[in-house]
Amino acid sequence: MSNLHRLPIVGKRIEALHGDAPALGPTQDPASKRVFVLAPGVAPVSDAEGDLDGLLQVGDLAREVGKTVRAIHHYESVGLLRPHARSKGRYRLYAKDAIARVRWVGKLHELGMSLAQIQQILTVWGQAASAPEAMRKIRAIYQQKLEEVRTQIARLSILEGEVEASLDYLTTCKTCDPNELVAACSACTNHEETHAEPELVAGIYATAESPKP
Amino acid sequence: MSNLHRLPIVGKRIEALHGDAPALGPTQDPASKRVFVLAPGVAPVSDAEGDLDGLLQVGDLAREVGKTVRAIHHYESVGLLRPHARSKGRYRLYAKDAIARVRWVGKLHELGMSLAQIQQILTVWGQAASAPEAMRKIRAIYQQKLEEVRTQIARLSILEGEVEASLDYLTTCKTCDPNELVAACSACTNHEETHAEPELVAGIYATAESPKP
DNA sequence: CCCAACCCTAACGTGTGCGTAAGGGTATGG
DNA sequence: CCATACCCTTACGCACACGTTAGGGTTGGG
Repeated sequence: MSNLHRLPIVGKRIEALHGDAPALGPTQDPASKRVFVLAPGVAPVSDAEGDLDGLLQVGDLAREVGKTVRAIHHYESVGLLRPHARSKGRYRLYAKDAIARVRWVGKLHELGMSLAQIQQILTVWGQAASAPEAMRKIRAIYQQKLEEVRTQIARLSILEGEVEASLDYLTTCKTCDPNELVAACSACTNHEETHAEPELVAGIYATAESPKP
Repeated sequence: MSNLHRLPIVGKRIEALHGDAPALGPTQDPASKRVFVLAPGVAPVSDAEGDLDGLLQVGDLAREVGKTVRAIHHYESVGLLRPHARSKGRYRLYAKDAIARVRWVGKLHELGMSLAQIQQILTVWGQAASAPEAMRKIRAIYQQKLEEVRTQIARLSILEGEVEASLDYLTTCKTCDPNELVAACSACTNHEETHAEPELVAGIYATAESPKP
């Protein structure tokens, strides 16, 4: 569904990778304002993905990984990615492994790393004297990330439990007098005493209001 | 606001300290900006924190909840909190329920809500016509947050698995020739074929380096 | 009275990850 | 030649949650 245009390649020849999944659904992003329109009258049905020469323009790459062109540019600007070549008109041309790179960035970002931190990994990688050494360092980073993500999951699980407890606690309110005012909540005695008031509930009616009209 | 679904990975907080050190007089520690000292000379035994009628100064509150004074001020500026009184010299004085309020804010923030969103809850609460109605709305909000946090946990769990798989995959590198260069990794055949190369590994050696000196 | 340790109100600064113009080429079908 | 639909670089803007001066009062013990 990408453009079928052939792009002149000016730079050095880049190793073209082949053998990837051929038919990728266009996967239009509905939440995005980005418009993925086909050229009018063009319906690239059988010509699934193989861009000529196997290189991708930045827009193709962006679509492939679900990012915006701006994001790709940004990644490049912080040293996370570089086009393998440029067209005669200075269009960025990416090999397919750029897809893996961007996805990799995305995952690490989801793991809570900043782009700068992710870039550090590449630096570590590039400066390592040997492959085993590089991998040791990468492993160390990943090991730490693993612990962090586990900690985070634990934290969220606790919060999950607290939200559940609060919802449970608040079910009692369904039986409350419909004319009762919120001001009375802080002195409410309708809740079971078996459960203490959750912090996610108690904090609501502290003596500090909001509206300042 | 494209990532409302995203929850903060990690929350930093300041360790809440309690001054229980012996009376050393006013500490002038140049290494620490924040000085946690009890009133010099006197260590009140039973009257642990009753500054004025059981009210807390902003610094006391901050220490109690592990936030900075600036953060407390900020919360006030966005309508999340208000002092119950002011001293003659316009010092903010908080009742103890302010502690619950701030903790409540902290938890909701950890759940991925912005301060503005949290403030919305207070607005909803304050504008509700009756207590049961207010609680219904709160429950709806919490219900949604519960789903979001569960989604987030699921996402992180997947990532956790991927990191684990990557670490597992990279163990093979320990047996790699110590003189092997990183450039050879992309063509490495030492790894078991039973597991495909994890994306968290593959992305590292795409053809886009970093150092641009 | 003095001083240290607090507190006050602005108000500007910071780090992150892009969004959004602005102004202008490039590539290709018709 | 023209109309699209891409692409380029540069650069300012933004949302968030505070951090950080800056300049100056307040509190309370000694």
